[in-house]
Amino acid sequence: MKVRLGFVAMTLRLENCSPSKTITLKNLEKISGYEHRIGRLTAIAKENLENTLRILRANQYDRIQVYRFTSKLIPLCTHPQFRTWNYCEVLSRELKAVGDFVKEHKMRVSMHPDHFTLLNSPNPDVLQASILDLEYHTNVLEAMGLDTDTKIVLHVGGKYNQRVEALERFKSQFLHLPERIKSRITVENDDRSFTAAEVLKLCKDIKAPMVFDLHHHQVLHQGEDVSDLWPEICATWENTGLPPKVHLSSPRDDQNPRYHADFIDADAAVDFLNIIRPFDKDIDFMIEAKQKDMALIRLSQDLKARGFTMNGLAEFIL
DNA sequence: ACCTGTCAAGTCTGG
DNA sequence: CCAGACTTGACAGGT
Repeated sequence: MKVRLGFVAMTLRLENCSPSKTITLKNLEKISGYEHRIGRLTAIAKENLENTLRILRANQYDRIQVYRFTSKLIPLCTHPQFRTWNYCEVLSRELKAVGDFVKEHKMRVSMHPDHFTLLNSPNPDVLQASILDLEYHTNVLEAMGLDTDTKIVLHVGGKYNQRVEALERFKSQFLHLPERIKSRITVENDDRSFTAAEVLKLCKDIKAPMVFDLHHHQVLHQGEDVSDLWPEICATWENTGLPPKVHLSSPRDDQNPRYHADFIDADAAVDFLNIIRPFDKDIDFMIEAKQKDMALIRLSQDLKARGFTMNGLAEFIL
């Protein structure tokens, strides 16, 4: 089985290469005239897309196949004030360049909306904003020319004091989404509301692939063994032709177990790999650490030092 | 060059 | 009912 390592959004291997540059509304308002404001936003988005392409090129050089785009590629585009901005058209060349590179090098990319995108909110305004945000993510991926293999990772959302109802509401609100959004969504277990076992059941019901977050599972669970969950998690990916995705991070310390550490605890990663090894399924290991791709490189070295067979910096064969 | 308060967006807890 | 925590990255203004 193959284990491919990937990382999220920002690189520390390149200088001045933020793909998430933004501008606050307050500062944008200092620019007079709608057209000038849109011009500024467009310039920032172009810079973000150029830097994203630089990151992908560096990844290609290092043979890192797995990467998550930042959600901040196009600043403020879902703000009510800029609802009519046709960013995909204005940025079509830049978006397509990114998508073409991804396809040319057979990379697997994804997106993960921020924590205020809550498909299960009982508040219609929050739901509406969440749908608009999902639409934005979908628009961008479509403009890149990436098909529904390029997934959008979501959490279930809040508990709202009624966890069962909150789960049900996710289901019904999910089912009402347009197909082009629905077909991209994968759901991840979180560390305060919904366990891996609950998300697994949800994913089976709505026929969406499940992203397994190992650290979240360690923080929030009801004693389920990973080895019991794993085959069923893999089954949710069966029709996609994609390797199941696992999120990997380590707690900063005992006081802040939910806070992401700078690097990945290789022993925890190895324990997990040993548990899933008998099932012999390829996975994508998405590293969520403060030190971003530097954490990937360190984990890679640590795995190599523990005797795992390496095929390039970011691929291991078990 | 470095430090600090602020930022569009939500939820949850504790007072 | 409201303030603060949670948590994340980056801007922008100040030194």
